[in-house]
Amino acid sequence: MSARRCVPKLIPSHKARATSVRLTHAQTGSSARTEQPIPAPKAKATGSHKISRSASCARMFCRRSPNQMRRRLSPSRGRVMRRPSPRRVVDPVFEFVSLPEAIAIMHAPTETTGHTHEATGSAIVTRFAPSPTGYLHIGGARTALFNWLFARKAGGKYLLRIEDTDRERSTEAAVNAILNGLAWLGLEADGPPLFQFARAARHREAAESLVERGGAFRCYLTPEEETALKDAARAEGKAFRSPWRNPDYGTPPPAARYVVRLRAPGDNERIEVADKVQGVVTTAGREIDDFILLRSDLTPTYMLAVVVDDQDMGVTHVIRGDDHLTNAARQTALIRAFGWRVPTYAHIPLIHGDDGKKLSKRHGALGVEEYRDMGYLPEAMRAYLLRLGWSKGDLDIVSTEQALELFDLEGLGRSPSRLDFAKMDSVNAHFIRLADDQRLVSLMREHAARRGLPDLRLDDAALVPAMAFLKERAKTLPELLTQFSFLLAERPLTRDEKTIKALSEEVVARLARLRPVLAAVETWEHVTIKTALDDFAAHEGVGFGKIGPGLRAALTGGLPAPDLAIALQLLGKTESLLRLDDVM
RNA sequence: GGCUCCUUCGUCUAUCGGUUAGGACGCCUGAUUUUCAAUCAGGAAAGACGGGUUCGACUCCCGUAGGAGCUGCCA
Repeated sequence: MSARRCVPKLIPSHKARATSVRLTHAQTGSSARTEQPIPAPKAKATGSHKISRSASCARMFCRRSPNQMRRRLSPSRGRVMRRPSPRRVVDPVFEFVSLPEAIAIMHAPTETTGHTHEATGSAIVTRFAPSPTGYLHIGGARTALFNWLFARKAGGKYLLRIEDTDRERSTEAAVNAILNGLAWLGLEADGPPLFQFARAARHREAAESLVERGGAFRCYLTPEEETALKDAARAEGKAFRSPWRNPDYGTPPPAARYVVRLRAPGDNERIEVADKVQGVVTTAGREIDDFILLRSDLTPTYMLAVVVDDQDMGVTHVIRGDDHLTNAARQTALIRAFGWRVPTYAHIPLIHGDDGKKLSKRHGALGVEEYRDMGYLPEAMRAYLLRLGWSKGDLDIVSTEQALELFDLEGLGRSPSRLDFAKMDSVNAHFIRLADDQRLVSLMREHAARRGLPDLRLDDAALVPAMAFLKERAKTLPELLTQFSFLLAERPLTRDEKTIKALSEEVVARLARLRPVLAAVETWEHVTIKTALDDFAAHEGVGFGKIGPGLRAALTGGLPAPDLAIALQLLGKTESLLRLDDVM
């Protein structure tokens, strides 16, 4: 038996074990399975490169078990990125703040400078932060779900923040669509939504204070100058830097408009994002630009607002789309400039359309409300979305209740997934079967109304009992409606050609003989009806094949319907006999 | 262009260096049969490619190809 196989038996959490080892020997590249210090292996020793080497080293360990990172950030292990490596660069935090400031930060309690909340044991706070520039699409819904599950499972808080700092594009209609969509999905936040733009004053104040501390600066570049410098930087393969980052650059033109920019980390520094999904992602300082914090009208940009709000809201874990992965490095730089602590990040891959391309109107980029209108149940949406990018062994359909027990960041996948309506249908079918009959009837009525169909002519007393039989046969609400159509149809039924053909003279004659038999059935219940039908067939000396099609034609006019005995029961004795009479 | 991320059946995924690569949806065949479904039983179906490390690689490393993201006074 291999040593590896022994581990789980000897030690409750082999991951934790591997992790603790990794802390000490990460940079050696040694096997994380043993506690023995192992000298740096030859393969690694030959490497002459620096950043990429350490990056791949980090990948080697962190990719496999993102879990391991947690320990690495634990307080007992000291400051975050501090590895006992000779190559270690100066912590980027210190370079662009004033000396006294740097000293202050250096001596501040560690929780303001480095490790994650997770490690401190403080309560978990997550947030979903959509921008109200459009409906809530399925990717956003999934992000919200993950944040909600993660917080609720941990007994923490899940908050909602509307990122409306783009005044041009934010609309109230979008805000409503998002709120309604989330409400429909059942993902309620622990507290009222925070509207980001309402906090603009606070953002501005934060930026100004950062300017005073040297972490940010006022930039007086004209648009033309800026464009020229950006082009030049791009040509050089470097991130944009404003000359105004240099305090000695010049005296600002009087009364000129300015913008406030982050004084980005130095070229040779590195920003590491310990992502729970993607592993440790290292970004060179040269890749981070002097991005804008305050626009020339002094309103905050997204970059500033997220960082300040996450801080003020006490957000500990940021679970969001992959498209923010590179932003995480920028935000980390900003957070460090502020001297705040960096949340734990988990960047989940985007959802693609069924053609593998970016989601568009054509495939899945519909508002969640449109999924409701297509007849999906919210619990089915949650279950389907959960499995799009998250897994736990062979578990397939996971109820929200189970998910609240099982969800973890470790189960998040790293590759983008595609929307599959066929699978969604089958998950929905599963939840329709589990759903309460009365609730389904109500949903069916709502659905019909939303589609502009006439009100269902039967009352709940007739529809609810039928639901138990008919819901087995439908994947979505419209399909449910189709299953009910034979019940809902009004006499006299309109018949398709096939049905008319089925009602030959001979068949009608037989149905005429069947009528009194059915009329004699006292307990109108499918078991007794079935008995009567079988007896009748025996009496006629024919197989049921001679009776079924005709009876069905008379009863349903060709509409899909369940087993005839059941169909008869659901129709009721009176209606059934009347429908028989109609064909005589 | 630069940087970053991703790559197991058609789709969602399991796999933590040794498996006949497992499950689910879909698909195909059969059973059932009174329509349409449902159900049951079988089946086909995957490690992008090329190197390397190793006794052994889907798994670790490097490269290539393909896909995606960022590079906005958008978020």
